[in-house]
Amino acid sequence: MNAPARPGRARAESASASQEAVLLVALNCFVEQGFHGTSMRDIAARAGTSIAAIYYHFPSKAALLRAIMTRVTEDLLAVLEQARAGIGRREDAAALLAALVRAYVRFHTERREEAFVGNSELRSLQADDLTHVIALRDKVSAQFNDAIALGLEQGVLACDHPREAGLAVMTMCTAVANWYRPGGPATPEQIAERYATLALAMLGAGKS
Amino acid sequence: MNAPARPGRARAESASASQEAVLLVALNCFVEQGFHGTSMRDIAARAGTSIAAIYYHFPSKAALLRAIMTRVTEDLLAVLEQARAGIGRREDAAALLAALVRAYVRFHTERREEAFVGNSELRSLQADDLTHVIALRDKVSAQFNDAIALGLEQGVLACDHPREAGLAVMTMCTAVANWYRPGGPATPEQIAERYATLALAMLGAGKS
DNA sequence: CCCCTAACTGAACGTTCGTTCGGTAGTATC
DNA sequence: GATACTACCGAACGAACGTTCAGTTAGGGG
Repeated sequence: MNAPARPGRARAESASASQEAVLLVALNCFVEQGFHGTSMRDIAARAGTSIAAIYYHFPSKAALLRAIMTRVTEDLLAVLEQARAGIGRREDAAALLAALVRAYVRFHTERREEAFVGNSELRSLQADDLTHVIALRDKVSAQFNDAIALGLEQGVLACDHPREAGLAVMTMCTAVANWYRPGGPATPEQIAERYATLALAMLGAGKS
Repeated sequence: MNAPARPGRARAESASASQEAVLLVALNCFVEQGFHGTSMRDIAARAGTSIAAIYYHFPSKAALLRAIMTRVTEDLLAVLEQARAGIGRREDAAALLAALVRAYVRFHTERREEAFVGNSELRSLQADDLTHVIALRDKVSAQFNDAIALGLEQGVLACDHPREAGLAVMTMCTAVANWYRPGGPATPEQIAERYATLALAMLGAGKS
């Protein structure tokens, strides 16, 4: 019928080196020119293969974007859940929020290209892919908003208008992927630490 | 020779109603589908005119983007310079920074579609247009960074790593254009005020 | 040695793209 | 009432687009 091992579908369990290479080139193209500004010919040329070779591994151009976006969003959520799990029961919600910010910022520096595409190409996703990614992103937001709500309950955070504060924290951290460049004046760890401090200051940690 | 009054060129001094209508439709299309995801046929269809009618007013698709982006960036800079001019000599750099944040956030709510395109379609600009817009954006950044530097000098602001703090303030305010929707739970004025408070808290206003 | 399959290739398919062109209705000017 | 100019229109142009397809190569069983 169709391709024997359905190579385009088998993403979770087996991703061949060729598939990863194509995905990496596609990512670079999407970062530089955007999804709609990138042609399959661009990707094939930069990958040093033919257009048909890409179609052997992926069923469509949209599938390239889906693979990139679902992976980066799933990984981001996993990183945040790991950060939350790493917080002991002794520590308060301010420590939790700082850990979330640190993990989030580190992710956006270490995987800035994927994160950048993940944030800028939402509107290029097909409807069903978008639904999935949005659901994941909602869980990401919930991590931050829950931590803030908990901190207000505990009295370790203090801010009027937690909605705006949460948005401010998340968006300023997301934007790190827009300006960060490897080899810049600060390391990812330094930036993460500084952003955690900024976030805590903005949320009124250690005030009352 | 060419079109008599060079209508496509005359942007600053005279913009006809037709030109503005096309520009508005193009803006909506760019917001929803991106520059490369929008075709001239999309714009013509939504504007209720022909493709050729657009080409009568603008020399190319790129000119539509240029017109939108240069205008919004110039206006943003003007708004910030006005905000700075509105600060009396009695007031300190913290008040200046708060005024900048308020003006910047208000701009990004009231003109969120233009601001959104202005931030997301930089890479779709032609090289020479990009140079112009980047120069304007540098002046915008300088407004914030100068205010922060002045505040540190005066001792009314206190933060280690002003570079990251400045980036954090600007990016969180820029992102307002991504999530704000008219008719949301808070008015532009409220959001602007809250963001000014958040920025001052992040920059350690009134600490030492 | 033959066959099967994975992993491609080159050439095309039909469609859509940005752009151009010849023509025209309406209005103002002389 | 001829001329000029503005503001368009429908139809077409060549190029580029995403995608497909028949064919080919390399390598491992049987």
